Amino acid sequence: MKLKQLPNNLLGVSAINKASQPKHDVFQAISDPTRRSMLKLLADREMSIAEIVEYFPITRTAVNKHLHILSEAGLVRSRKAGRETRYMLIPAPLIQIQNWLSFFEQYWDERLSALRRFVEEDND
Amino acid sequence: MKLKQLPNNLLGVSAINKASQPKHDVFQAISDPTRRSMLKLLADREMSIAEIVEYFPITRTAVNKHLHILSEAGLVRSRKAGRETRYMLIPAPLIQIQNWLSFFEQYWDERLSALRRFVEEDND
DNA sequence: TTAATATGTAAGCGATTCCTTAACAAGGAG
DNA sequence: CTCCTTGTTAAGGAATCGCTTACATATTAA
Repeated sequence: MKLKQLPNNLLGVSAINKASQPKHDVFQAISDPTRRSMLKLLADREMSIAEIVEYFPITRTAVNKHLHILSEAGLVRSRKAGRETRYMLIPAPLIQIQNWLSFFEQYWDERLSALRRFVEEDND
Repeated sequence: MKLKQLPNNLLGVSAINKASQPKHDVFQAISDPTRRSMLKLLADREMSIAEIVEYFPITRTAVNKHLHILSEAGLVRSRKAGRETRYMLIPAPLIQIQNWLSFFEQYWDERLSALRRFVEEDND
């Protein structure tokens, strides 16, 4: 991954930096349907583990581990609030997926990409 | 522990009915970096297994299995040509990823889209 | 303080993943 | 024909995954 001398604190998110290699990356994190559902859940509002558990047929421990994996991927951040730990969505790392996908956009529809190239040439 | 009887599609958890589905979906297929590289390889042209093997430090058998997984996810199609089996990219299923990502776009703010302009490409 | 609530972690279990070697089938070149 | 290449499958090993129960810790309520 090449980065153009990006001001480090543009987002306050250092999870994008690959220098530190967490065991779980974003692609792995979203490969599990339960974790994908959790991300959608947390999109609305931050939630405690006890709240999240209500939405899934698994134990609190399992939910905890899923959140830990999401956290390693930088997709979630935790915050202690009394005896609760509340989790919130951090969508930033999803850009890695988006970016990877963008490579293939030109192959989705040959005619469409031909049109796009034509328009872009027109803009230049 | 009580479970809220949640409507099946509220969270997009319809992936729970696994009984009839192929074993590997698109999210799982692209969770492996080797498979992501293979897809990029095949974007240029169709290739035989023997050709693909040259690009990875794994055996023919391992490459074969990766391609089988990609095929189950619909991302690749095979074609017999003499004693070779040539594989070509089918990018269409990647739309499923794109669709899932689009849900989160509303949560990307200004600074995030600024970041996207700085990020160039993953070295997958 | 005592009890109830909320979370974290260790240990373990069965399934899956990624890879290997070995064996086998079949097309193409000599 | 024989030899070489190409692909597939079987069997298995090491590691990881997803989940559980059991236990430990920390905060709040009564």
